[in-house]
Formats: sequence, C-alpha cells, structure tokens
Amino acid sequence: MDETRPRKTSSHTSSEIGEKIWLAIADRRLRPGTRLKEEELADVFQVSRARVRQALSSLERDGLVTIQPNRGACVSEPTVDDARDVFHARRAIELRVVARLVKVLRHEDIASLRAHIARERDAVAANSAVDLIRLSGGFHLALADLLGSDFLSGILRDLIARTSLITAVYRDTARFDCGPQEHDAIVDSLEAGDAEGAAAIMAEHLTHIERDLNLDDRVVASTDLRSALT
Amino acid sequence: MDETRPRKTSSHTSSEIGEKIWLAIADRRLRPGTRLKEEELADVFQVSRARVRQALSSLERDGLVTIQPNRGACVSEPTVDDARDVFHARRAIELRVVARLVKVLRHEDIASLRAHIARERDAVAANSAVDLIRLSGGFHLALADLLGSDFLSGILRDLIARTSLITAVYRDTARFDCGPQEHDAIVDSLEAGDAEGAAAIMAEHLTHIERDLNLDDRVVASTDLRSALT
DNA sequence: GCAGGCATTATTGTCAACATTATTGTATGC
DNA sequence: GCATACAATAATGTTGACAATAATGCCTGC
Repeated sequence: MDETRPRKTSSHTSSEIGEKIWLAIADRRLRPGTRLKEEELADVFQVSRARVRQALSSLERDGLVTIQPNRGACVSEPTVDDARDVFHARRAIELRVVARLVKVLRHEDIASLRAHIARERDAVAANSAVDLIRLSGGFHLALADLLGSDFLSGILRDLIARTSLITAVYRDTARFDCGPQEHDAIVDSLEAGDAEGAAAIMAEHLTHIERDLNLDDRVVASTDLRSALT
Repeated sequence: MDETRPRKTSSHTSSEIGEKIWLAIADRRLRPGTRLKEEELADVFQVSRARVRQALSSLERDGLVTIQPNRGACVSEPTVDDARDVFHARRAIELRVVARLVKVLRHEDIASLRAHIARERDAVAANSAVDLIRLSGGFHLALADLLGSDFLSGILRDLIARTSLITAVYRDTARFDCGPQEHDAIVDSLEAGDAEGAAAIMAEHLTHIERDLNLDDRVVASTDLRSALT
C-alpha cells in the first residue's frame, strides 16, 4: 500500500547508492558498457537525480564508470592493458605493505585480521557473493590501513575497486578470487614476523587472482554494440 | 556597466574553478583552515553554487580541502605526519618511475621534457610564481605520463597536489622547490640511459624539496583559531 | 552572576523545473 | 534511391528556490 509513495525511510545517501552500483558491477549484474541513465537510477533508488549524479561522479573517480559530457555514464570497459596495469600497481604497493607491516603489527591487529577472515569464511559458507566481494577487498584494505598512511589506503582502495571491475569482466571461472586460506597464510607469516615470507605469499596470492582471469585475447561480452562489433 | 549582470563569457567550468582554488592554495593566498563558503565562491567566480560544489568535491578528493557534512569546506591542514607520508610515497613511486623510464624513452620524449624545462626557466625569469608551481609539478607528472600507466599518473597527480599544499604550509624559505637545474640533470641521466643515476638524482631532488620544509616542531600559522591555540 | 534552554541566523543539502545538447526518425530535393 | 537537412525526442546540464542543519546570541530561571 504505502510503497506507492516515496518512502522517506529508505532515502539512500549518495555513498550508499554508489556502493550498491559498485556491488552490482562487481557481482556482474551490471555488465561493462551498460548505460547508467540518471533518471532510471533515480527511479530505482527513489531519490532525486542530483544524488544519483553525486554517486556517479564518485564512481567515475574510482574508474568504475565512465562519464562522457552530455552523453551520460556507462559502466567502464577496462582494457587488458588496464587490467595488467592494476595488478602491476597492486603488486608494487601490497608487497611493500606487508613487508613494512611486520615491524608495526600488534596482537590486537592480528586478532582483528583473523576476525575479518572469519567473516570471509562465513560469507563463503553462506554462499553470499556480495558479502564475499566486499570482504575480500576489505582484507587487503585492512592491511594497508594498519600502516596508518592515509593515502596509501586511499590508493589501495582505488586499486581494489578497479580490481573488482576487472575480475567482473575477465573472470571466467565460477570460483571467487580471494580465498580466506591465502589470507590466513599471509597473517600467519606476519604473526611470525617473517616479512619476506608474507611478501612471497602476497605475491603468489595476487598471481593467483590474476591467473584466474582471461587476459589473453578473449573478446568481452558486452551489452554495448561498440565492443561487440569492433 | 555590463559588469552588473552575470557574464556568460567568463563562465568557468568546475575544473577551472578547482584549479584556481588549487593555485591560490599553492600560492599561499589561501591559508590552511580558511573556510570556503560556497556562496562566496559562487559570487567570486560568477557561477552557481552547484558548480562550486563540484569543484570543492574534486578538491576534497585531492586532499586539498576538507569537507565536513553540514559544516562546509575549508582548506586542509596537513599534519607533519601527512607531509612525511607524502614524501615517502613520492620517493617510492618516482624512483620506480625514472628507473623504468630509461627503457621506454624516445628522442621525442626527451625533447618534450626539455621543452617543459625551458618553460620552467621562462617562468623563473618572469618571476611568475603561479606558472612555476604548475610547471614544477607538471614535470614530475610528465615523467609518469611517459610510462603510459593511467593511474600511476593519477596517483602522482594526487601526490603532487598534496605536495603543493604541504609546501604552501611548511615552506619557510622564499625560494621555490623544484629547480629547473635538477630537472635537467634528471633528463640528462635518462638520456644517457643511466637508470641508477636518474633515480639517485630524483632521490636527491625530493630530499631537497623536503629539506626546504620545516617539518620539525614548528606550529603552523593559520587563520583558524583551532591550530593557533592548541 | 551564571548555566541551560530557546530563538535567530547563516550555511549547507536537496529538489524539481527549465535550458541545452546529442541522437533518432522523417521528409525532401536531387 | 540516396544523401542531406530538418524536426522530434530523450537524455544530460544548469539554475534558483526551498528545507534541514549547525552555530550563535539572547533570555529566563535559579
């Protein structure tokens, strides 16, 4: 009955809208190239176009959507080069992160990381894809956060968002990328104070993620004609 | 006469507004802590508040301004830790950049870098502080751009913007940071194919910039009471 | 005389209507 | 029959007015 009128209670903030779109992209419900019309989204989320616009603008900065002036927004279509670029950067940054982490990690930090991994296992058990996507990236981000460098965190946040998009596009297998097992192994090494070991496992972990992608010559399926006919 | 009505000809885009504010911050005309009222800025640039808002949002992402919900925006006040953090990251990134550059640099790239440095010299000769600020950062950015990695460029763009703010806050001396001489020396090494040498000079260059700052215990002068009385 | 609550004010956040632009469909001239 | 120009349409970009919110000053009660 009351669902016909706009519900004030479900008024999403722009961040919430952005996150929902992000999750939809990462979960492959929104394919690259999909046009994101402002009014359509405004209708979906029951908010004004202005707020949708904020969300889209934020997503553009994260590289998840591409906005062309006067032409609207669509889900970004990362190239293979973009993908390799992201993983190159992640390797460079995250190896440094774990190597530096062993010097500053405390017991409580380890515990919080373990708790995080436990939640990942819960998500795996519950077969909750959306939660797992969020948590998998969150683990890597949590590692960076422990270093206390604000924009190291910021950069990695960016890279993880782009990784979500890339895996959504190029992932072939049904299995998910970030296994809790490897995360646990990383924490094990960190707990043992083994900087090199942690870095090695992280490198291997990233390699696994990248290897599960088809970054060869495959043409990406897309709702957009452009990429389908080129 | 006609200056009473809004002039369509001088309608700045949000990027232009953002850049003007950025330059004002880097040029120390806007001190950290200064409140940036939307309507005030809209009046200054003769645009609507919406566009000012876009510009401020963009500047927030670059870390130049801080936006508190329902409280407005003000010029960020980077801490000493933030400053060290920025230079740490710049060192990590830019050393990699120059080291990798020697393998991909072409003659035309060198020429374009030289041309850039020539413009820096012009700015020095003309004593044009604003141009020099822009060009100095631009050189470092140009180096990263030559690697062709979009978000390596993006990250460095971020770091350079923050560096502008930091130098604006903590710089004591009247002299400017990025001398064209050292830029030339970097290009010399790159041209000679000396990766280690280029990295060494870049490291020295960044050290010089950081050393010209007072990152010790000095309290920053601010228009805001908060930082003046703590 | 002072503390706490209330009204005022200034500023940001939000929205809906309007203007502008790009695209698509149609008609017309060659 | 085809190409070009034009009109209709649908989307984005912009604006100004309105609502919500936080800071400030005031006033009353103790």
